[in-house]
Amino acid sequence: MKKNRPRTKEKEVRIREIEWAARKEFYEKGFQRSSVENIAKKVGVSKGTIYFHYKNKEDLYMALMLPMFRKVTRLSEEFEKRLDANKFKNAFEYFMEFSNILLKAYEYDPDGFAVYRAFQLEDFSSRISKETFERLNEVASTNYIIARRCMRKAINSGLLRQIDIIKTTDVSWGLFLGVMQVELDKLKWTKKDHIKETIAYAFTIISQGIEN
Amino acid sequence: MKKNRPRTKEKEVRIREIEWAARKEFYEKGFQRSSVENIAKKVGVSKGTIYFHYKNKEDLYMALMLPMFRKVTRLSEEFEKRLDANKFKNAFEYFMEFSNILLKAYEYDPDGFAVYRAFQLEDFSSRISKETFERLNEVASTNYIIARRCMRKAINSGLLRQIDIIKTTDVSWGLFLGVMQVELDKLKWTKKDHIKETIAYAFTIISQGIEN
Amino acid sequence: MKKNRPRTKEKEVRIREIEWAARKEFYEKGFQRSSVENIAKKVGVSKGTIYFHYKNKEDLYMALMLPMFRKVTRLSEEFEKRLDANKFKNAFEYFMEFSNILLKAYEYDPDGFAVYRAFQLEDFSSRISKETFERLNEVASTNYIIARRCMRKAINSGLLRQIDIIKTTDVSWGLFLGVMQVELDKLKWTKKDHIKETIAYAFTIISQGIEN
Amino acid sequence: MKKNRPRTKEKEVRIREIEWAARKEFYEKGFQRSSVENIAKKVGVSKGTIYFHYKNKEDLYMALMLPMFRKVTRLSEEFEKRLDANKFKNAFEYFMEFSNILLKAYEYDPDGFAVYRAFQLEDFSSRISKETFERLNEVASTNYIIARRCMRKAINSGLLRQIDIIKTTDVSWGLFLGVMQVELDKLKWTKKDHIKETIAYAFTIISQGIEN
DNA sequence: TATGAATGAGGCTTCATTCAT
DNA sequence: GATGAATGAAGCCTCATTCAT
Repeated sequence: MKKNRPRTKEKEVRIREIEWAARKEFYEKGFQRSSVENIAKKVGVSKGTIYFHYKNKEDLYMALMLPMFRKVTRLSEEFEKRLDANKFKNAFEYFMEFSNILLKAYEYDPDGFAVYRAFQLEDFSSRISKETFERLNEVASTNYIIARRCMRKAINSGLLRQIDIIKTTDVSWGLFLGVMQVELDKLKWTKKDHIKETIAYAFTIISQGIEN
Repeated sequence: MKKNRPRTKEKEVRIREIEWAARKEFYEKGFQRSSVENIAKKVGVSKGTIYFHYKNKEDLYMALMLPMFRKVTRLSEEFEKRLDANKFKNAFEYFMEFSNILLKAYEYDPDGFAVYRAFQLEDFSSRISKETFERLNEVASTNYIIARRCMRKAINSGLLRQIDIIKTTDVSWGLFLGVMQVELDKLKWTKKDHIKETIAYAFTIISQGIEN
Repeated sequence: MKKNRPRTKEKEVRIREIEWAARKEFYEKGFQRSSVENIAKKVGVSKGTIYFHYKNKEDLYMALMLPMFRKVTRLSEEFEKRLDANKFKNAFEYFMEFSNILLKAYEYDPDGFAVYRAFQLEDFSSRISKETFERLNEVASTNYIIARRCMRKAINSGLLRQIDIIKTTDVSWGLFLGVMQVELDKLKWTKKDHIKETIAYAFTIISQGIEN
Repeated sequence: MKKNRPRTKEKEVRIREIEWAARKEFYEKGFQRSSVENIAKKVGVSKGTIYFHYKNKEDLYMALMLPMFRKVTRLSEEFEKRLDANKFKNAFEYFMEFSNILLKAYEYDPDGFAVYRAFQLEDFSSRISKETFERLNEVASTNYIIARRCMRKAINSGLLRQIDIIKTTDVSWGLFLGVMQVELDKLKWTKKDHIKETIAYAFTIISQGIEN
């Protein structure tokens, strides 16, 4: 009855292929509009194969973002160590390094980052299950917590002046995401990548504003 | 079965009703997950009626964003007039007023704004027609152009120091969108609205950074 | 884009058509193995049409059985009235009339009856939702209650001897269902319909056993 | 990842394990909703192993019912011997012993019995192959034939009065299955098992009816 | 013997859109 | 102008079965 034979590959290889394709798809279209069918086609496997490796569409989606988040966590921890070791001479260095965390995470996995941005726009009434939503938010908030803790230390050590930690963290994070958003939008039209320099520029201004 | 409400309302009233309902729906769920069916139900008309007034779903979607964009255009023009009349004493005033444009547009039509953010995610190659997309982008870019022109004037008049106009406009816009995003995200979880104050804080820092 | 125009019919007509086809399908295959696709094909409409008229597969399934159950309820009520009016002379008449309730319900809607038998074999872990399951069981138990009440009255009036009401009701109901099952099975192979006579025979024996 | 249990068990042990698991699964969910995957998981082997030992899902399914059917055959043969040896004094004893055959078969393998009831629902034109179906029916009809033969002997020997053999066999079988069904249904809701006593009660009535 | 990755057909359901009335 | 029945293309997901290893 069945004629088409399975074309087996090593699990890890297959998974890499799938995630590569999924990244493209989710990045281009966001969660809702992406289809498992399309992803499967991109990889050149059947839909069933996707469901063999991932519980469902959400599961795959999550798998794409987590590594990037964990990268941010790792980089943040390094950042904190250098901060503790008084490696930063002034606000400028502090913010440049801080923006570097995000920039490196972006370079480490640009599509994962994009997928995350898409995720942010999904809302509660989304078909994304609450658990999935909260699982990711939990990881995200870990990074948030580290960022705030670092800023507190920087203030205590006199590196930064007395600023509102919560607001400033929000602004830093928002600045990064927003500028990224704007530059990625432009990238689509102009094909010119100004991401790194614009981010650097943005944080230069911020640091000057805060040193002031 | 038959609802005993007048079947023939003034066209405008009907249209207002539809757009009101559509706004709610699109805001809650985003474009993809919103259904014409639901919108029709909210208004209390049949789907056919929606299709009588709008060519299709995206046509309706577009109609929701344009007023907000036009509001930005109007506010930007006023801003430019005041700039021309030397109403701003320093960078701080300049940026606070600039952020006010977006903030007012947001207050004028928070849902329209939200709808716009959701729109950003949509894929160009998707079912949203190129024309539709470009129509919107045209209005958006008008606003962009005014923003840059103003900044040029502000530099020429010595209000701002010599800065990279393109980058700074991008950063301003990105800062606004990004902080907005972050605060709306937090709003979902904490139910506390810090949008205005965080935006104000963000632009204060920016202006200090640029005055510096 | 869309070329195939809807072929509208009166709602009731369409519903009758759908239920006719669904009855055949569910009767032949039971709930699990029946497909909405097949039902739609049998009617000659698209799957969407089915979902326009019914919330989902279960909803349609339920709609098929309820009329038959209600028929049983109506017939049982008539039966009770005749019992109250002392129309039955002996156990034999009592049981023949009782079996007639079910037989008439079967003749009124043979497929509905068959569908019910199939339903009985579905179990808790079925994809049938608990609500659906309980909604039907509620209707079913109404009939059960009437049956027991009648038997109590018949004993009190001396029509039947002192028997265990619960057990005897169970046995009557079981006898009917079981014999029906056996005869329907045979019908499939032999194409000969002995249902009525075998049921009559069965209840004759029962009544003799109870008169004894 | 690798479970450290022996991979090469005696074939019989392996088969016993598989059938044990399959029985549980089929009993809980019926044929359609049971999955080979689940059965394999329950045993702790891979799906491939199942397919090594059984041609396909229905083959496995069949294998579960045969022992129970054979048990009925054995019990029926014993019954016939006792009948030949004039061990039964009256209709009552005859029917009680007859019902005992089925009851014992049920006790011998309640799940196998349940599986059989589920089997009855399956459609012949379905994926269950004709051979498979007929193989089972052959065994089943053997039992049917013995039952009829016994009844003929009982009539000839004066144990039972002149009754319609075919109908009475159908009724006996139907009574058993139907009451079983009803009691299993009630068991689901009340958790009280009245199967044996209700069956006994049912056949008592029948025997009284026939003695009469 | 055993594994498990892979297939592909099929199932339920949603929904933008059309069109006869 | 308005209705609502109908369409059909997608979309997510399941699962019996196969086969290279």
